[in-house]
Amino acid sequence: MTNLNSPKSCSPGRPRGFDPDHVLDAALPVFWEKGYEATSLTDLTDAMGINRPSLYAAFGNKEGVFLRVMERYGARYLDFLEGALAQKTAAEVIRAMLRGSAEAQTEPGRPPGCLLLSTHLPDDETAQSLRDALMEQRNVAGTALTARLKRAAAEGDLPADVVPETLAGTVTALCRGMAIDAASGATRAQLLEVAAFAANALARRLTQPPG
Amino acid sequence: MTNLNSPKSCSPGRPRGFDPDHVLDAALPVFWEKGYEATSLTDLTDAMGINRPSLYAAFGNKEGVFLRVMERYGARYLDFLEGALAQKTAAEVIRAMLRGSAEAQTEPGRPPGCLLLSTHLPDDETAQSLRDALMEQRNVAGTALTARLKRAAAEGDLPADVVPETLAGTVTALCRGMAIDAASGATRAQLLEVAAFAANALARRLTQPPG
DNA sequence: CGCGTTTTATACTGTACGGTACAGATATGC
DNA sequence: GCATATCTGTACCGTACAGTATAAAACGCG
Repeated sequence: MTNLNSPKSCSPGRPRGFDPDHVLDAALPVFWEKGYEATSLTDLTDAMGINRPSLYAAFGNKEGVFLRVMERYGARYLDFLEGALAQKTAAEVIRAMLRGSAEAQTEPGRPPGCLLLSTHLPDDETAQSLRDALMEQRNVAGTALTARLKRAAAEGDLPADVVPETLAGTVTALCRGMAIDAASGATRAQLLEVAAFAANALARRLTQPPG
Repeated sequence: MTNLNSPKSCSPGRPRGFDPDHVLDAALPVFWEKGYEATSLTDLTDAMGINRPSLYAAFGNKEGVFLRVMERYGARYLDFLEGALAQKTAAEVIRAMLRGSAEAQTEPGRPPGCLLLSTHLPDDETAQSLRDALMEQRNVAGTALTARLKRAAAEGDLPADVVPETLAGTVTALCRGMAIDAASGATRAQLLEVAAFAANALARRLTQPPG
């Protein structure tokens, strides 16, 4: 531990033969397609091109790999969220979110659907922390959208009889439903039609007086 | 095979010590909670109160049990569909379907969510027939709703610029999204609020001229 | 009763799993 | 160049799984 002040020379010994981020990118589609439980360590090591002990040394265990993969997934494939929340009106936020969700779930060259939803965890007690982390990731979009809609309500951009939580829950439910449909084989065109129709209906609801 | 004409006396030998339908009802919540893959034969036999060879003799294998369980699930827990499709107007059909879905997915004393969605199948080739059966069951509601909405369009109950398939896709996406939320811990009250709001927004869309 | 037939119950087989021990390989620091 | 520390590869361990052989038990029928 004497060479910690040396920035370039890392720890002595044989250097790691792979880039952790790179092999995590290789593990991502495996989890995405098969889910957490159904993905075996052999599936992972085959896809990542590393050996089992290397995986354990670098990430601890399968759960550690998945947690890191989830981080990368959120950062890379749910980035449309940021742009959607930056729209000027609530109706435009919702339209961008539904459209972006439909596109993200049917991106060519990527597994259809959503990693966070295709993952079915064991009800084992040992997976509780994993379950918590997964739920937290799943709720990111909903809480962010709720906060954005509350801001819209404060700005007078939302009818008084529309509860931000309920509207956000409706939009996220649509996104999750579309994700399931995508994983079941729905085409991008079908999902975009649904997203546009739902955005249209919700936009009308937001621009009309309560009745 | 000589006693087939005798209606009362079934096959000779020791009679079966359990009622197949009854043990299937015991297996249903296990699959519902854990999903198909995560449910082991030991889980099933424990819940059903029968031995492993009895299970194989009666249902063939785990896949056979699940297929029978799916039938019972559709008949017993998705029965709100029939009533919803019988409503007089398209808006009422949609409202009843969303409401019934929210209620069915949060029925007290039953696992939350939807058996057909909490089931994540292995991508093995051997499960292809199971996958087909599952997709067919999943699509039952969507195809029935599409047909009902086409009838509504023919009756002038739907605006001309609303495509029945798209509207049905929106409703089923909402139902599936709510099912995921229910399985993740959403309360019945939350889901009913979302269902009512979405039904309200869609109803307005159906009663207004195209714009 | 006793025979044939079917269902039970226990124990087993082969396979795949998550995780690890151990030895060989490859780098740094003196 | 030599000791040391880390990583890689293979082979392995205990466990749990789906599915099955085998024998005992329970019934109808003669």
